Amino acid sequence: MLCPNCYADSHILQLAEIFRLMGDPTRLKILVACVGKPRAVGDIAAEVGASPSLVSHHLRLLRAARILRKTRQGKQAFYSPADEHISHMLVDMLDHVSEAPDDHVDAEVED
Amino acid sequence: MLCPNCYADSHILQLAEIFRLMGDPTRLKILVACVGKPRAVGDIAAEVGASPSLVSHHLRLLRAARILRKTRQGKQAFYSPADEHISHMLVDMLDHVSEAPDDHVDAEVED
DNA sequence: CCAATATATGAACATATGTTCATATGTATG
DNA sequence: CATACATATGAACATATGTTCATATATTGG
Repeated sequence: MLCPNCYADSHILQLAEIFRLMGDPTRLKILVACVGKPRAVGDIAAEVGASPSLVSHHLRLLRAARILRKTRQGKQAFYSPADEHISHMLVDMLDHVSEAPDDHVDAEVED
Repeated sequence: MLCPNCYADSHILQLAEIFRLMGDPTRLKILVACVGKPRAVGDIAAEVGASPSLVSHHLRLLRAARILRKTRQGKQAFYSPADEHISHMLVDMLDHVSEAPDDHVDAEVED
């Protein structure tokens, strides 16, 4: 912790933007698909079950936020994590929800 | 990592929901305000500069997702992290964006 | 250059989401 | 009980957002 209870507003906004991008199921699937080895757009589309067009739209957003980076090889564009810290966090959180007792599917909360 | 490249769809959805909730600036500020010690609704509202009504709406969502938990003391309702793992991650990510070179405010990305 | 493949982009649209305002509920104290 | 304070809830609304479809832009090979 750098400065307890005193985070700059701009940092909160930056972080919220990152979370917002990861907060869409399709986009999160795309992200997860890119963790590990660089993936081509078409392959990602097939893996997550979305159109290449949609995947490309989302990849653009993830790239603009510097969450993914792009490298071209021939006709294909490969995407991979631009930030190891974020991808580590992602895997960590994924393990977290995987281990957690998956009650509370959407439940109400009593007092 | 539990099962490399093989995360259940439901887990991705769960995680996306968590990220979605943290992806709103107001809600993220509320969350951050609750990390550390339990906070009353009115105090949170004052700290993040939002109406008590709005804060209450957001708290309800964060509580439904089991990100925050509620305890009453007299007239006031205190909210605190329900999940240490999430709050640790939050602080960690906050440090991450605080340390990072804050170029790319919103920039376009060249090829 | 032309065709074929892979990706990207823009407009349009339906839906979701954050916020506000008015009002209700709860809780202590006189 | 009545008043005051703290929080919660519901409806309404403006705006943002994910998706689709059509089309454009690479890039390679003939």
